[in-house]
Amino acid sequence: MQLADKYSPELIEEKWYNFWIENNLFHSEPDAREPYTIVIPPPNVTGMLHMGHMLNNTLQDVLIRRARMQGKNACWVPGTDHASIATEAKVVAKLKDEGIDKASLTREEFLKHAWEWKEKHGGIILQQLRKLGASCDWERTCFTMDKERSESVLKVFVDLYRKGRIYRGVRMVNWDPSAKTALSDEEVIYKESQGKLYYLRYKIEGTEEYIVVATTRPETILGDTALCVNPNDERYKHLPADARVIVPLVGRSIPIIRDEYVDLEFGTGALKVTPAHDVNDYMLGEKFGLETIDIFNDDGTINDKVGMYVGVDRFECRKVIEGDLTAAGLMEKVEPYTNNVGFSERTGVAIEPKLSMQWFLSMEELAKPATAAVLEDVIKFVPTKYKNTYRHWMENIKDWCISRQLWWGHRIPAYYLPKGGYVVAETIDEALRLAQEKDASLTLSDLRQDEDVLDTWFSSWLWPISVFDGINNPDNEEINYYYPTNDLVTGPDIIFFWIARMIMAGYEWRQEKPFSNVYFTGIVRDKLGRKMSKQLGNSPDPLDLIAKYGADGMRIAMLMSATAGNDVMFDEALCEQGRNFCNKIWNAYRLINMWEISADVEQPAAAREAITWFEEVMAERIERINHNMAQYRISEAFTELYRLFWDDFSGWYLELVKPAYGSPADTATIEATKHFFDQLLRLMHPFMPFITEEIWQDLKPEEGVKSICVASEPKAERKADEGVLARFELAKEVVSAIRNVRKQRNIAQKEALTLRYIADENYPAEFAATISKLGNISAIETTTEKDATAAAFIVKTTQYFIPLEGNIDKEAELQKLSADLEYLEGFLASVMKKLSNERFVSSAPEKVVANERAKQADAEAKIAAIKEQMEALK
RNA sequence: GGGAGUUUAGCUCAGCUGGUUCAGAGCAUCUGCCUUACAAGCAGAGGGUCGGCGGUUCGAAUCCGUCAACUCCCACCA
Repeated sequence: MQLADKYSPELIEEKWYNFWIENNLFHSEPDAREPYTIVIPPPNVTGMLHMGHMLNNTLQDVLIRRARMQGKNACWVPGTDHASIATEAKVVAKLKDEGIDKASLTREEFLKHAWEWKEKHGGIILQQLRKLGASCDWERTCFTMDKERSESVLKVFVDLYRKGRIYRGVRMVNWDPSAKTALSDEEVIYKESQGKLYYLRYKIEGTEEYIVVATTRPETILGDTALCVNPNDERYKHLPADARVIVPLVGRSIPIIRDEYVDLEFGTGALKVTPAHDVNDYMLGEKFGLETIDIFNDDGTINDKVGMYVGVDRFECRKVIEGDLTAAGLMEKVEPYTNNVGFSERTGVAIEPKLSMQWFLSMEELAKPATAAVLEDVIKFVPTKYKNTYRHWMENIKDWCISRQLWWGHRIPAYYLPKGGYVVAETIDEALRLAQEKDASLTLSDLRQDEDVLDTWFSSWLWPISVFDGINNPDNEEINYYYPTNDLVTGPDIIFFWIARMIMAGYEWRQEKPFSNVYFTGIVRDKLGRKMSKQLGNSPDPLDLIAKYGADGMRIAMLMSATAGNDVMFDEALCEQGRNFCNKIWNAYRLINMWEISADVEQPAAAREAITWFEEVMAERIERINHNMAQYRISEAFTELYRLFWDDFSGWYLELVKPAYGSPADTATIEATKHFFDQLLRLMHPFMPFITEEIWQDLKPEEGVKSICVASEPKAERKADEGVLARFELAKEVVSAIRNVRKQRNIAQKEALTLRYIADENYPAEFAATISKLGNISAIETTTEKDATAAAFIVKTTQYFIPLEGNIDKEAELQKLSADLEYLEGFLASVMKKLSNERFVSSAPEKVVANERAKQADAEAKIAAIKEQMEALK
């Protein structure tokens, strides 16, 4: 093949992706091989690919491709999440743009719009993943609201209900006035907000006295049903037990209650109690049997219960009331105040604590086996620090509010009966049967299904099971084969939402863990350390980056700086580095591809040496890469590869085997080089699938294997020979030293030099041709004499000379030598200090002591050599 | 308020069991090279008292204590 001098990813990526798909290489069916399974963290069905997805899916693809090449039956199940709130919000917004108000639609009409939207925008994100090279088994694509998954959800709901774990009740919940639904505690994000602390005057009934109450939410006075002080508070001890106060503006008379809950230090020590709109007030209300007055409509405007400010939005009302209170002389003062306010994770609006009827799942029993699994490392967290976070949450787990007042989602399978009560069943027919057990006269039309849907996570938590239909058909071949899955790659931000709950579901319905390892990624930040976000506009479009640098370049950028659990400081320069690496590989292939081959040429010594050495390098590196991968040090494994290819293979090996310009290469060298190239491509393929496939297909090293995707991963067949590696290192040092000599004296590389050395055991004789070729040395000779007219250097203990016919600066040489001498003497002194310390010699391991002795010997030999050279110069 | 983590070169980070390779890598910088694979490259160079202090040890970037700065999670006093 004729190759362009630059690698152009855009020309080949689509071609190979289609090739992989056409050949069905990513599809998995149960067979006799060991399974290796990953389920994708399902992105929102209407979402777009962002940098977080790139990181996450690159890592998953590396793992799955590697497993595939290791001969495992690799199965990566893709899919999307219906994302109840987020999707519904998008649909509502889209309808609004079209002038349609959600409230004017029936449930069925709205769902029709929602499904249309889903068909149109859903799954775009999965298409985008293909650009990255994700080797998902697309035939298995699932959606949390498709038939099997929906049935699974209902089945699980009914099961839990029958087990008595699901109950319905009025509780204080987190209300999102924008989405008009309840949220779980995990969906509320607390942020520090600048607000005000208002001091309101509550007139004590029958006196002219006031009690001043500090509050951040004066609008809730409409719902005040008591005032609370601490019983130990001296300031209020004089008040009679049955004292009452008048709610400002409202005029309602409310009792003063006494409870130690009230903090004496805060504000004035007096607390207004609004049981309908504050969690703590709610508890006080329960305790003291207070009336609860819910003053808000579902959208956060004031309702007509009190008859004031009706229809005014809660924040607007706060301003108006502030003015009215001040005007009425009921405002003592206003102070700036910073407090924590909860916001909806999805819609971003301030959460309103609200009493409402919801469905809850009791978590205590579910949590037990799930907690143990992680603490006992049955499921391993990488990095382990998240075990703590997990344990803390699990041990303090609260019941899960699973109902949402939305339409997009799995509708709760509870059916209300005309005369009260309800039945829970997977289907309406089953519900009718149950209903008829209570009242035989009931018909279908008497049943009224609950209006609410289930929390999105109530379907996601089944994902590793439900994608193999293991809820509906618990003994099917697939679930038995693929479950438990192997690795889960996801962010720590959903450890409670998703990971913890999947583990619970796994033990509840499979009596087994859902996965063996959880690899936590970090957040992708910009180079200033800011979280990438739409609002900041600091998030590049990953598809643009892929277009610019290639998918492989992009993947490398993600891998370079991604260590488990650490945030990624993303910098476009990393993509550039990735692209450059691809280009390096490309050009290395161009080089060997353009060699002429001749069977008549004998193998040059340098090539033979290079091959001997590189075999050991491969053996050593493969082991290091495996070691790193086994510990999920994926970026380190990649760095090993990067350096192996760039430094060792391109920088040293290829330079050594490269035939002189115009001359052909011998067969043995070509064979060996192609073999190494093949091995390197296989090693790199999981990380950079496209370029490796492109070159591998051209190299065609293995007949009958369709793609590098399914070629076998190179194995380290034996331990590397440390001696060979060490001696080659010495040869490299000699070459570097020669290059330095040239550089210092401005001797061109073209000009061949002679090298002399005083033979000793540290001269790397087996790599003499290496030194000659890369140093451009015309002759290597031994000598016994110091040559004052030559440039001299020492590698380890061996003295080398490059005769320059007096073309040397004696003073400069002497200066350099004495600097070296000084350093070595200092070094020797530190070694001697250790060795003369009896406690070191007696308590340190023998190996360490032996090492120090070797250092001593080396240093002494070197010092002697330097002194000799200095003598010679003088 | 409770907990966890981080702090190593200008930047991003490795450093795994305390001891050759322990002070590293990549990027950036500087110097010299358009050397027939690659200037998206090659050959070199400089740069860090490992956040501070104290301790354990023959020996500490590494273990312990403490202080400081930053980050995150949990809790939610109106």
